[in-house]
Amino acid sequence: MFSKACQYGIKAVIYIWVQSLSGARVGAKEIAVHVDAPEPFTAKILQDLVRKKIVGSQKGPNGGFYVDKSHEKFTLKDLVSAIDGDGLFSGCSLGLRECSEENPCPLHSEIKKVRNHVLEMLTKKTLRELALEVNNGETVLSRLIG
Amino acid sequence: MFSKACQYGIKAVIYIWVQSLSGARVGAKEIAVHVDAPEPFTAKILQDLVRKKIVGSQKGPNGGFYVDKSHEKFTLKDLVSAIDGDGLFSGCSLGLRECSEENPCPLHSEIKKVRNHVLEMLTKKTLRELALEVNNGETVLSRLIG
DNA sequence: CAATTTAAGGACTTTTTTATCCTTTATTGT
DNA sequence: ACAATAAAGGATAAAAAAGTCCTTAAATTG
Ligand code: FES
Ligand code: FES
Repeated sequence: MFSKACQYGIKAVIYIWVQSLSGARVGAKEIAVHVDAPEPFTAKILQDLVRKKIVGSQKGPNGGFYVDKSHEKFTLKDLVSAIDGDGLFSGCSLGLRECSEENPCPLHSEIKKVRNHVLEMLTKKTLRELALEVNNGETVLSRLIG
Repeated sequence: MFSKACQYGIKAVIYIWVQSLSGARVGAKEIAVHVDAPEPFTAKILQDLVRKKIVGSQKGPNGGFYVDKSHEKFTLKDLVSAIDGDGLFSGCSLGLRECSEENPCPLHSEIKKVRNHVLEMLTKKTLRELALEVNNGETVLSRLIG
């Protein structure tokens, strides 16, 4: 469903949110440890997310990645399409040239419903809200570190 | 959602079903043309599906791939997990060691519903039933060939 | 300003997925 | 038995995804 890059990206951004709730910036290394992901790969993904304004970054001592008010509106949908593109939400699931209502593929009518469901799930909560749940202990980002 | 191999596989098997409805065996080349997929790759996928008993095959003149009564029970779920494995239905969508109700990842509760939805969609119709819809002209396997 | 810290950037390697090609084996019809 | 046909199998190639490493640039602190 999601690429590895996307899985790491989701966990990393939620972790950044968790830390930013208490005003802390976090470095790539710390993030990688806490979301159980390879550090250099995670750094690459974050680099990209900074360019796409999903998170902010600051170089130098006490720098790191962070989020603030300006990032509050983003949902998983924004994050997923930033990393994996929107192939999950658009195009034919069987690879036909285009998804078409007039000439549907055998999966079309059912896939359409699933896609709406996926879209709904990815937009119903902001990344910040997901971080609050991690903060509460309702959900976790890794099985290694609480 | 589905790998290329799986997309080709789904279309190929439905095409085999369509042809088998009128008693015809079909060769890999014909299949590849009608589902708009690379021929040697499609042949490899079918080879695998024969080993896994999702379709039958016959060598020699007038041979090819076919399905019969013994294949009638198979659904997309069987086909998809034969090709892509069941990563789509099991395991944690964020890559945590295991999907767990007690220590859920941030997506767990929503993903679970989506997964049930996907599973339902993949099991509600048999491959044969999907082929009947193609036969009717309700759905298509390619944009190139009616 | 110098030293240190941390992200950014680019080149590179490895693994997986996608795709092709060629040889062998089984089957059929003559 | 023989030629023709079509799948099976194995080896290889190309492309994409995943992952690493090293150098550069920016910011901070003293
Ligand atoms: S035509 Fe295939 S998903 Fe719409
Ligand atoms: S724990 Fe991640 S999907 Fe269940």
